[in-house]
Amino acid sequence: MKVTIDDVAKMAGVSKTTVSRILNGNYSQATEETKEKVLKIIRDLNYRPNPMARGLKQMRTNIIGIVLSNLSNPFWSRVLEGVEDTCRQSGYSLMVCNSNEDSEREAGLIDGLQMRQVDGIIVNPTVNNKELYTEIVQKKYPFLVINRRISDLDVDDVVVDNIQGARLAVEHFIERGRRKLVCFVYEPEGISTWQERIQGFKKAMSENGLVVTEQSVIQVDNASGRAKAAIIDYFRQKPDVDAVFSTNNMMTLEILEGFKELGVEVPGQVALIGYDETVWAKHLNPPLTTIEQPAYEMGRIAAKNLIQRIDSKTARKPKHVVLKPSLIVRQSSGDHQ
Amino acid sequence: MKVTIDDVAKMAGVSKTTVSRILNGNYSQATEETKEKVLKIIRDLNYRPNPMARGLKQMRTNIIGIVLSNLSNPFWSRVLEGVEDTCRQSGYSLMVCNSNEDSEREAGLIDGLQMRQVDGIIVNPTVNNKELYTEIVQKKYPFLVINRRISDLDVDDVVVDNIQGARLAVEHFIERGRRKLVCFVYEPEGISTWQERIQGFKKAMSENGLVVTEQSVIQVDNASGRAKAAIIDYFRQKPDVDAVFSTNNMMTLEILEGFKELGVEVPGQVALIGYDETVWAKHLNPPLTTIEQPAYEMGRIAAKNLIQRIDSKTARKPKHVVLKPSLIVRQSSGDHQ
DNA sequence: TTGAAAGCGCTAACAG
DNA sequence: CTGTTAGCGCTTTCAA
Repeated sequence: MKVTIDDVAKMAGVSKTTVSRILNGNYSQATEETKEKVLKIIRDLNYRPNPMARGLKQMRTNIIGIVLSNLSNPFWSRVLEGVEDTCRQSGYSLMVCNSNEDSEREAGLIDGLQMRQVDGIIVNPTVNNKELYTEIVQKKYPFLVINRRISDLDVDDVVVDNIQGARLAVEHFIERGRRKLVCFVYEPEGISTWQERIQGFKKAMSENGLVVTEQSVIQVDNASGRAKAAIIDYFRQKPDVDAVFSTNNMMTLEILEGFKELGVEVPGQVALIGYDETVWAKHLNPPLTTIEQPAYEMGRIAAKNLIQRIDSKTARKPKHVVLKPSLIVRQSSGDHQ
Repeated sequence: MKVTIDDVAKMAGVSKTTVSRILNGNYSQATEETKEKVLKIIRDLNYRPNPMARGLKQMRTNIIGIVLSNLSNPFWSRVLEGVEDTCRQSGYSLMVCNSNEDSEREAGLIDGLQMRQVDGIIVNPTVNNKELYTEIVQKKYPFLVINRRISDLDVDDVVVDNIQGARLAVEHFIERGRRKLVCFVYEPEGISTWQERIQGFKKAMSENGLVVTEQSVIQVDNASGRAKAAIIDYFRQKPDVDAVFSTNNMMTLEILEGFKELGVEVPGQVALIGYDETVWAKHLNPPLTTIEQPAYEMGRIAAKNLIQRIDSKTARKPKHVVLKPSLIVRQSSGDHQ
């Protein structure tokens, strides 16, 4: 049934060594004649080398594994597209796992991927498995972290400049004459993404002469409905706020829902900027000003750099890539003064 | 460095056969004593069987491959979540590919997956590779088709009842007093999903005493911006239409954009129902009435049934699953009469 | 320029 | 109840 290298060898009247060599492009040391002959038989028989046998021998699988924390956020879909494209073009297959932001599950998944001997692993880390990440890096397993940094760990990573993202929002608000800003964010819990957005927000506020208080940054549980409740709560207490910076696209939808329930007008009463550009942002009511992250690019570069590390046999220093976000201005952030 | 079954055997003073048996749960024929001993050593050495060696021997990989046609549509992200959950829980890894609706690429991907010896393949088919699908089914390779049917091919599939989906929309429009309906759809090109939505739309129209004309169903190119242009065009010619059924979630966003440009009021002037529920639907202006498809469920069942087929050594008839869509009523479809 | 042979790590007859 | 042996399909020294 299945055609093996032996079948080809027999049929061509050569040894499997020769077939193997030709298969792997070792043309240099082969007669044009035998080469053509073998190649033809391979075609005729539609012979495909068995990757497991090959892998067993070479100790490599040509598979890259990725552990994402949230498959349903369109930001990650886009990243995944970038990773998939690059892997496919480079001859790698992609194994996808979903940690769902659960660090135990993440550990299991990373473990499983290693056991499977995938050639490299990309992960959007929950950051609660530092020992594991460290161990992997130490044993020189090709490993790349995406979107979030691991503090005190020198590892390949690709992130977006979240401080800059927050600054873009703050400065835009100020340009539009807003002064009472508030930032909504999920519990940072050691996650660099959230921390940096908070940090950037505060820094940009200070630099522009606005005072930062306890009430400038509101942290909410990352669970459905919590952001909506929080914004309603906040508004009842501080009805004079005039600009909200939402640091996550799902959160933004909830905030909008809250505003509707409150009867608050956007941007008349309060301006709104959301993190992450999405297909729907421009169709919201009002069209949403957003901070766009180069998600596809992030995926592409992550895959590219990981593959480079896999290919480079010699040890090399981890590569750190920081991508720049940009501002997409629409109506939700108000008009020019 | 890497610890193999030989190391364990040596260390435990038994043969690798014994280790292998214990590893695979063949406890029945083993002394409690040796079993404990071997198990302990396995733990101590942190021994992990090499899946490639195992796969080479057993001719199976414990990998399932999936070929999607559009990673960035949230509908598919949700399906993927269902597939991933089920695979993980059943001990399979998931290999994800993106055909991007390109049938040549699809053929290459399916081919690659087979070559990789994945244990089964799920695909949202472009439907332009019938010979390939047929060949795969004939050679009894575990294969399951999702979302779209392949005509004249008896293969495992999981789809949603698109006729019913369209009917839900039409009947809802009629209840709300609308009579001049139009359906927007991408070029069907043999894709059952689109065909059935058109068919269901026409059928429900007729059954409710509405006449179906050439202008009742508008087909547009599946390229960015085409739907927006089409709706604007249509409206200028037939300004008396009072209900639009959009058969795709991206298309819906464009239609809304078109309406805005036209200054058409929804639902005042025209009612709108969109296919596929999304996170953003309820936040649109106005909140969108949608046809919801059980995407996660679809992924779950697809994976489950594929695994059943993989496990069942005996030939069995293909299983056809048809899931039911449901209507989520919001403001875009108008008020009760 | 080509081939023989050893083996990657594991499982499964078949013996004992 | 356990071990010996023979591969799974491929790559890779080492020899010719």
